Amino acid sequence: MHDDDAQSLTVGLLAASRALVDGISAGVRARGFDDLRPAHGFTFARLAPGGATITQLAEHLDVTRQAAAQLVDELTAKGYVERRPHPDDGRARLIMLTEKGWACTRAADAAMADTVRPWAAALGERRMLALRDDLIRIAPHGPLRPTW
Amino acid sequence: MHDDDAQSLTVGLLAASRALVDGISAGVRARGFDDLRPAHGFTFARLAPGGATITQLAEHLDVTRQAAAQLVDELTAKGYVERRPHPDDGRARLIMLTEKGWACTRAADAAMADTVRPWAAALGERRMLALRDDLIRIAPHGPLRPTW
DNA sequence: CAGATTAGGCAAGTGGCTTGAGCATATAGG
DNA sequence: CCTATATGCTCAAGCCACTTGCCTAATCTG
Repeated sequence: MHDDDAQSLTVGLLAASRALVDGISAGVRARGFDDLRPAHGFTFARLAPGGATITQLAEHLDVTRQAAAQLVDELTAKGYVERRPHPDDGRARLIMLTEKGWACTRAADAAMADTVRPWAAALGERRMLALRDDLIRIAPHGPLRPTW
Repeated sequence: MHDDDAQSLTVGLLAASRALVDGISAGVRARGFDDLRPAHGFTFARLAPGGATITQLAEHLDVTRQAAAQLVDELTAKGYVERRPHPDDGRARLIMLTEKGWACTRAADAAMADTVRPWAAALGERRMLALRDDLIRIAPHGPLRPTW
């Protein structure tokens, strides 16, 4: 692995990553959810399993609680999430996806599949699965966050 | 390629991309260039071949000319680039890297190699080169820009 | 040489984030 | 118990990278 290889790998990885984000973003917008930014996707990903508190969301996104609260305010106003009283802790609130939030999540999954499909066609099934396995092998398994 | 595969590919790609950016950023900082953000790296990449005008830089980064000018102001103040009169066009200015800018570019290349090295060790030379080739195959070949 | 176009700069406004302070609820110690 | 500390969240103000809107200077077009 020479330096030139490292550079071309970097270029390929960043370009592919950006293409993926752009594709998902465009696909979600095309499906009628045109008031969202990519960062919201990471929020949905954290909320989907069963909701989360503001603090948990802030840790996941690596922003302050105030920033997370503001994001939830916006998503609440747009009807994607709702604040509920937390069942175990009177101080906390549990943020959960609304039906509209779930619909958007499904749209994102579909957009993801649409974006990846031409890649599978170009590389073939075998190499595509190898690509997925290798990426997962080298990537850290932490929370998924915006790149920068 | 099922939907689940597309999702895991997305997760791997975004996580790897972020790990790469973080690694490069940390490596550049560790080498003494601690007043730069990842976005500046994309600027350097465009300027390295032989300089560029504000307008060309703005197009490359996909921001307004004012934003590009502001970025150049900052990099000029920090000593990484300099504005020269454009040889062919009296209106334009050619932005070029200073020696410090070149030193930073070399540091970024080294940081890139450092970040990628453990991946090559984990996957082996063969799969690593295949990964690079596949990524370049599926990624668009346009200008390299921040992901979002 | 007059009009349109292009390169760049100046000024003000915006959005997403931060830091700082404060209130309500929960947990721990005497 | 009851006080002291920690935790979850919110309100308010400020910051910074970026935007839109307008301007001047230089170049191209007919």
